[in-house]
Amino acid sequence: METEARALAFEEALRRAGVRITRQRAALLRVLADAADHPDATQLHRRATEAGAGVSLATVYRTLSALEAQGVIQKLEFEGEPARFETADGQHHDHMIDVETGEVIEFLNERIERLQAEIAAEMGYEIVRHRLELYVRRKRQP
Amino acid sequence: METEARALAFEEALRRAGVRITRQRAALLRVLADAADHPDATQLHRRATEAGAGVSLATVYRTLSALEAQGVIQKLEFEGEPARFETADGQHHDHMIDVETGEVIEFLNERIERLQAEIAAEMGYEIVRHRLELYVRRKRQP
DNA sequence: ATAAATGCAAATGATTTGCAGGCTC
DNA sequence: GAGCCTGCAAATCATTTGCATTTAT
Repeated sequence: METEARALAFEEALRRAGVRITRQRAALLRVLADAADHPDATQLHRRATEAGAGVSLATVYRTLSALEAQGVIQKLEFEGEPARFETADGQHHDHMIDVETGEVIEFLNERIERLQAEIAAEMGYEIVRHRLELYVRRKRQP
Repeated sequence: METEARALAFEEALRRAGVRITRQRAALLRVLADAADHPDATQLHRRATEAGAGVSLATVYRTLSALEAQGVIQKLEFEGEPARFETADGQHHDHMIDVETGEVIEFLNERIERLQAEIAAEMGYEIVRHRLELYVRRKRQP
């Protein structure tokens, strides 16, 4: 239910921005709203297909670009793998990637955010966007 | 002269690791040691060629992989552009990218480094490597 | 009705690789 | 001399795009 509500909210926002909601876009929005992980284009294509929606991979890419341009989703480009996507409803956060399992953990630290802005400001810059990724491994218990 | 000394130090380290120093590798090491910016594979290929060394692009890529595996250089993958490379002699640092000019500025902040480790530790992880990039724009003076 | 979106297949761009001949240690 | 390296061209992989056709508004 949560999923459908979120998908509808996205459609609402998109329509308001003048973006047409086609059958394939509606399907992709649902797959995205339902994803607890951070799927890439191919996985999204497979999920949409399994859900019975006829969508081409080209359209998946085109839709993802459009959704990103609208700020509805966020593209994640981790090292050495195809881009992944996540819905952008909650607040900003950074990512931790378990190099052994590939699992992605989200986190947010206000102090780091503030420090970044300070560093940029000290050098005469303002931050447009930033990327912070921690490639980690589970600590073995002593 | 600084350049030649650094190039020799790299060769020394590589030879010690059992890596053969061919004419093309020696040329690339010099181009890398001499680079004040953060060139990509194509630029390195062009510079080596201009310096009179016959090197194929394929070899540039193969050499860069080898050098990275030896820890002699570091690969940088910024958003939306081919990978860039920098020599890894000094200490670790992060990067700020001026989105208007493409200029890359290096910086280091101990507090951020420490905070990252703390965050990972709190969640039961240890950091293998990390990536922090600030995409910035010059602040206009008020 | 009409501009925007789709599917297909072909194009792109960065990077990698198979293979035959060269070169370093 | 043996095996790692190189150059070349072809292959890969993710992503993009041209074009004719469909579809949402």
